Amino acid sequence: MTRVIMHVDMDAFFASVELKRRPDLMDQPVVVGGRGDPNQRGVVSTATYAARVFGIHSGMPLRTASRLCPQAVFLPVDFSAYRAASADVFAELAKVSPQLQPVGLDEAYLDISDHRESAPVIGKRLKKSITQATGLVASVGIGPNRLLAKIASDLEKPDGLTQLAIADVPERVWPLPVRTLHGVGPRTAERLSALGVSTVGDLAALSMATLQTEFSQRHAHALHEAAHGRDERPVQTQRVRKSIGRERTFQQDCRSSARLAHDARLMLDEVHGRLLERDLAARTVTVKLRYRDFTTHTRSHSLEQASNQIEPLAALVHECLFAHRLHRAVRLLGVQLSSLESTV
DNA sequence: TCTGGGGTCCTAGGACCC
DNA sequence: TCTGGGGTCCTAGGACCC
Repeated sequence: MTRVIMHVDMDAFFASVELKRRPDLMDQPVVVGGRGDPNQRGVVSTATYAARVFGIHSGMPLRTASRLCPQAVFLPVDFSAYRAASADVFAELAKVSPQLQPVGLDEAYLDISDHRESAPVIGKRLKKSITQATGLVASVGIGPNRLLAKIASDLEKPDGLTQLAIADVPERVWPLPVRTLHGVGPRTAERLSALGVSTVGDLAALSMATLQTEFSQRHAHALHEAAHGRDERPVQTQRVRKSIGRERTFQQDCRSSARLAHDARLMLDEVHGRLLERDLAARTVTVKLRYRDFTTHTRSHSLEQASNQIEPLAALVHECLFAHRLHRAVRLLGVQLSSLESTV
């Protein structure tokens, strides 16, 4: 009945892949993000531990990172290299268990409840095999559910191997900031702060009644459960893709509707290519515009039936785009296809 | 002169049907 | 002259994750 879940998280994944082909940069602060130019718009995807010492972290604007550490080496994101390395990592994971849920390129959950060996033994061997196969280092967390396995993998990063049981929650989880919990982002953290909550323990001490004054029933329940280390979500082996999209931030905010229409068509061509590759058709088109003040606007329209023909989709993109009020400079343009159906 | 690009899930309100 | 109540689908927008 009790599950054994393992969370495997590659340490500084993108940056570590880069260091393999640039060993001369070992021990230097290296930042991977955007086009690798801190003078252009872009954010940090991954920084090496040598760069994190300066306060650089994922999601930070490249400009800010460069200000914190002017001597850092900036490299562009190279997804094809990371995808190749990721495939090698997942080959090792698949040898441990088919009960495998990938999360992006560099993380996965494994359900090893049925394994006879102890979880730490399996974890230790897996870490070794990943390093032998790829030259990269992983941290492993073990717990009775995904929530605690994930928290565990983070506790002793890098190169960690950590196990958490429900009984460890008061001592090892409650002191952590509430942001540690999967699902608590900046907005929720802010609202919790207004209730006097800064740690997971503070959250655990709140009654459901108090939580429900601030959050929906469902959200309040999820927060309450998480604070007590409880989580029933299964390891999901197969997930169905719900949408395909492409979006891009302009280097300089765009004021030309002709340019928007042109770029939207190019994006659709690309997204349409991926739609065909996957034998899918789409019924809903969304055009996304972001302005300087960060408001996002989307408009979507539905086709009667899912289509994989580009012209009907292009007509909708055009219609959506000009349903927006295009009087302000646009920072980001995106085209997304959803309500997907298989065509085979 | 902050804040990428790929996604997922949830909620609220209106439309529509029985 | 009033207008129930439940279910489902659609759209817009928010929050979150890696």
